[in-house]
Amino acid sequence: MEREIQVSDLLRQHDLKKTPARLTVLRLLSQSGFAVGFAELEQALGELADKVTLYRLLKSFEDKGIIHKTIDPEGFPKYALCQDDCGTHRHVDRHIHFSCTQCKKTSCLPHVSIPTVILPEGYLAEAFQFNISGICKSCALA
Amino acid sequence: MEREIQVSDLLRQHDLKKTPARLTVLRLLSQSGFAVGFAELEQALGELADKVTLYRLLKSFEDKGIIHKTIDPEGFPKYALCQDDCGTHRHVDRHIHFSCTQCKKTSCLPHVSIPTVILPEGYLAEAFQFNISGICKSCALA
DNA sequence: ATACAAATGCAATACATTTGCATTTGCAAG
DNA sequence: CTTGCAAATGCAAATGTATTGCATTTGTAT
Repeated sequence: MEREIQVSDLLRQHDLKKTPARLTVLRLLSQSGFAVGFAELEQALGELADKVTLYRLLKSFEDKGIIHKTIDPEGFPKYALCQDDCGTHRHVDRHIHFSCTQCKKTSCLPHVSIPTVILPEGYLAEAFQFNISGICKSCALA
Repeated sequence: MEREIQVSDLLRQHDLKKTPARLTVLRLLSQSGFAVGFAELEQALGELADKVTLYRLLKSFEDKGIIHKTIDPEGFPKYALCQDDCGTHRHVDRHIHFSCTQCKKTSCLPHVSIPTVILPEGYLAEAFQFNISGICKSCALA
């Protein structure tokens, strides 16, 4: 299966061991076109892994730059595979998230680049979180 | 003082009693002009009120439609006075916010305008939440 | 000045996330 | 195919944040 291979490679490329829990999470994330909530991931794991393990594996995926975390406008954390060159180095999201107020789905807008922001003197930027909410394409058509 | 009168009226109009804690919170929110974090409100209150009171007061303001709560992209709740056209809709900030990872304060970057973002076809934007986190001027100097 | 409901403070509770530590497991070297 | 060891996991406990119960205080209409 094509997807399975990709997911395994993803782990190997980042020196992470191939465990059932990790494979399940990555498969779900790669299949979903949207950012996935913690509860959904937990449910997908079922008895496969503890909640703490889920927290930890998500953390390590984040650190490695495999996934990124975003907070939707209602305060729920969502996780998504990093699209492009979210390098293993410093992990800064170079894209904007879009949260649909209707279907509550959060997606990444990979082709919308983050505009350059010039900070006032003395400020030191570490991370950017840009979020736009509104009506997504699917809901707009419905 | 003009602002003081407005704030008192706001309470009276909603059948809420005029207490020091409530006045302090409303004054801060009306002066701020943008969404304020919980920590900042707490600090502004000082010994004036308990943290629990702050939670409860914010909740009652929300219920009455005086303020609304939003979650910033880092997951922290922010509170802002409702505008006339605010209704039940999400608050639209026209600023970029800067969250200091050290002092936890969120400030507005008024001279940094929101860059134009071009959304893909079919997406309809309603609100923007742009946030940059890092070290603020005060903390950088300390 | 008084009375009563609203507002508050403190303690206890409820959840969500993180951390410590002992045990298990993936995987590579032999 | 075994073996060794660091990585990964599970469970318990600690942290952090938000909520609730209840006795006491306070605002305000009378």
